[in-house]
Amino acid sequence: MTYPRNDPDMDEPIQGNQLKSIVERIERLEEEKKTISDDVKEVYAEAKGNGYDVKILRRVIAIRKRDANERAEEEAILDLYLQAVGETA
Amino acid sequence: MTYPRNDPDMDEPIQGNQLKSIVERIERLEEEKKTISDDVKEVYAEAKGNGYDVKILRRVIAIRKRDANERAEEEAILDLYLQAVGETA
Amino acid sequence: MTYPRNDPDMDEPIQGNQLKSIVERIERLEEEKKTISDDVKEVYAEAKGNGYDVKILRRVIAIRKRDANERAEEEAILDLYLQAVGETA
Amino acid sequence: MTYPRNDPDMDEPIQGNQLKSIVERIERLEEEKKTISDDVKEVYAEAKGNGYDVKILRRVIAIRKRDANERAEEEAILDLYLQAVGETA
DNA sequence: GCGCATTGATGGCTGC
DNA sequence: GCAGCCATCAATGCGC
Repeated sequence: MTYPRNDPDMDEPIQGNQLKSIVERIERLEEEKKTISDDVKEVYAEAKGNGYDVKILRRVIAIRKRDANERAEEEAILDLYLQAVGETA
Repeated sequence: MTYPRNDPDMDEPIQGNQLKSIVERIERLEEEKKTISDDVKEVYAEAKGNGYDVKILRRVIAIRKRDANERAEEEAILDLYLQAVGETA
Repeated sequence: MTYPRNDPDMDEPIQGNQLKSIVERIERLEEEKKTISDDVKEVYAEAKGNGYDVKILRRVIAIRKRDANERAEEEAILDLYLQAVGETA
Repeated sequence: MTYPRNDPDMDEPIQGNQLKSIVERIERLEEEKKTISDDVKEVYAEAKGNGYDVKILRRVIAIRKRDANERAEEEAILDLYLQAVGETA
């Protein structure tokens, strides 16, 4: 295992604080993610309550996302081909 | 946020709008989730840049999360026991 | 951890043999997979030697695979919709 | 299996066939890989049906693989040392 | 040595 | 309510 800024003269507490800060930032972000995931579930549940077929709804979302990804993919391929023929993308 | 109940007599276009609203809300939330996920990656990348071992860092996060879950679990069991013996939790 | 056929009267060596057999079958299959993976790498290397752009080649393969998956996906969705409107698929 | 060298003067359609051949060979190999992967899943499923803990089973496989790699690694180092002291490996 | 691509693991959702 | 399935996410390995 390696340690950051392996400098004997360095103030030690700062390293500890830095690590602590990193961990806390990540944990905070993960909490936010969870909150949003829960919101998504809520929306689906509500939709279900309004008579929508959740399974199909999920498919709709997935398809729209896939289409968006495809567009991005096509752009990437185009760039690749342009590079391959010596054009600047 | 409130929503109209699922009324078969309702004007159909409105339902269309409702569906559209649902899809857009979900997609919006998913985008937010992605933004946060990217933020998390950034923090890890930054930590790596500061010499931290990302793999181990992830373990730290995972362990703390597991411990938190376990504590919650223990609390729940404790509450159960307290209720079982007629105590108010 | 649970154990299979937790029967005290059972012949013990058979359990050991069964587990051994499982592990060996998996390891044998994994070896086969590795062989084939190496073959794939060889083909890419050869293609590269013939002047093909491997990165683009990989994209081609990926796109063809994606398209195949999409066709399957569309079939699945069609089935869903048919079911949703009460048709037998 | 042998292949014609990449000759710029070569008839172009043949190159097209060459590309096609490459793609088909790769796709064929990928299919084989998938077949074997499915076989592996089957074995795990069967093991599960016999009461084995799949998660642990996977660990067993992983550990044995790691150990095998380590042994190979040690052999390689040994060979290096033997060569370094003028011994034939 | 880094980034990418594949592969494996985990957790959530659906159907029985 | 649980098992199987699927989708997401992390980890390993490969190539540049």
